[in-house]
Amino acid sequence: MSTGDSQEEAVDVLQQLGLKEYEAKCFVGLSRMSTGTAKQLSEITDVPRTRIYDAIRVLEAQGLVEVQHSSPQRFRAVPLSEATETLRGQYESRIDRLTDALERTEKVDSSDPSAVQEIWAMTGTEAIANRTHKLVADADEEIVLVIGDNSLLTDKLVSDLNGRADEVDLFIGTATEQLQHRVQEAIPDATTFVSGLEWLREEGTTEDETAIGRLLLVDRSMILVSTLATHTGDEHAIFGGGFQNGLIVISRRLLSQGLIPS
Amino acid sequence: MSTGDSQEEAVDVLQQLGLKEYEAKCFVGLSRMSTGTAKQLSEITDVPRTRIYDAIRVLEAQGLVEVQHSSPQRFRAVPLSEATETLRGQYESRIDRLTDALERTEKVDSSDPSAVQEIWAMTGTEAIANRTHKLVADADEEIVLVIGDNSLLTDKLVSDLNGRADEVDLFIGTATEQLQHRVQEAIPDATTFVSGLEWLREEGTTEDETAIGRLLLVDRSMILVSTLATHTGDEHAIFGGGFQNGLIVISRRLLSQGLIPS
DNA sequence: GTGTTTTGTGATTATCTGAGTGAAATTTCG
DNA sequence: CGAAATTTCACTCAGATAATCACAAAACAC
Repeated sequence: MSTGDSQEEAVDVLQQLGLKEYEAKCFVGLSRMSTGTAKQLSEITDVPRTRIYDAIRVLEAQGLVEVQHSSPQRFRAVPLSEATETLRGQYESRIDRLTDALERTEKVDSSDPSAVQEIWAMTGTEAIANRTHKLVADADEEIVLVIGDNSLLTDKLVSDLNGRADEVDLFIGTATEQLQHRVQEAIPDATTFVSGLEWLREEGTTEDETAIGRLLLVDRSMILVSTLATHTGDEHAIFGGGFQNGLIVISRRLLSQGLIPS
Repeated sequence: MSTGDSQEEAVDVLQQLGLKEYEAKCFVGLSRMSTGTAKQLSEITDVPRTRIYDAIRVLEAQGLVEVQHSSPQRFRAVPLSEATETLRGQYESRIDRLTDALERTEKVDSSDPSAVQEIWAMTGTEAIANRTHKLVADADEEIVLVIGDNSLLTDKLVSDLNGRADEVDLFIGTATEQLQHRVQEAIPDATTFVSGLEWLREEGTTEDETAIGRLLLVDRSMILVSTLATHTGDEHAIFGGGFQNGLIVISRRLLSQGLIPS
């Protein structure tokens, strides 16, 4: 079947969005026909016919399908645009409730002791990108950024950097000359360079090869380094802040390795 | 405990957003302290200490917490703004994938037979509001809208109606004179009136009293009527379209009941 | 160093949710 | 009225998740 994969993917995504298997299958099935009865639906979704009704009821309560109360009942999926709008509404209201509830929550002071050598790890391109944006936004004087993979040079990142260009010094390194030119055009105020990224390239078994993803140095006091698993695209980062002078050592080492020009 | 409810609500919402109980509790717990160890977390969240690690790993993979790989490990929640940004990103990408997949899906023609008397039901204020917006946007000549409860007169609805004011005739009815004045100010081009909404007020057992929510008549060819459960706020709607002349009967009846002025 | 506490991993059991199935009640139609 | 389809309901089974325990490794106190 040519569109079988698409269907499975749609069902998958709907389950990630919180629907049960039957509910997801029913919605996808209904999206394929203008209108349908329980029997028809059961045939193209291989959801047991006797369970169609439960699933539809939940979907109706979520505003994703309409029901014609005749005999036999007929079902119909809400137009996709309306459905996504409804789902978005759910999401927004949840975020709002979460924010409210968390703010009302009383904090407990864990009298954080000697915060000397703070190195934190995080995972996931999305989260790391967010953290990158925040660091860029909070920079006071200088941003040194090395991009290891051009997939990480998003539009948002470019515009964020341009937004800071007249307040802080920008140094942006890339893996290749082509990418350097692109960056130079996109962010004219930045000083760009090509970095010797062979540094730190780890070749494990051919299975888990990792390349350097980003290297971000903000005001010489915070650093973020991420690695990209070349096969899965998973991104892992370590992030350090609150150094008093430790990073000077690292900076010097990076300089000496030719990763950052003087 | 004064903020106990808030905490439970936060945990609840996080679970609705797809986290497991332990994960949600850990995130909320971490949000209450700047930084914490597994033991501290276990104490304030009553998640078994030995399960903290699993939960944190999942949270880290989702970009919701950072881990300091020392001994003992220390955990820290990502700032709320970053967390919601990350969650939003997940949501957006899921919606995109869903849209793509559904569009790629092959439709099956269910040669919809005699579509005579089509009455559909839907549930949920969110979904009904979306449908209302769509009907308003698609109107050609005339919109008759009766608002039974002022909570339904949202800003978006007002602006949508104003957007159509010079293309279609607007008749807007309300339950009270105060509300009528508000509407008249907000939508100056509309003809407003106070409607006798005692019509159709059903008093069941004191448990399930329902009031009329909205009544929308578009181009005399589509109708949407909703009821509001006064205690829970649940909104149920029936929606009819594709009539050739059936609605003329209904319109006449509504007129004769004084619900709509001539 | 040694004994004790804390930390982290893994295995195991109990509980709950959801998928899958069939019986029974209801309706439709000949 | 009887047969077929529709719809609801109750039940089983499997997999996921919560909860507990056992144990090794590390950190700490003395």
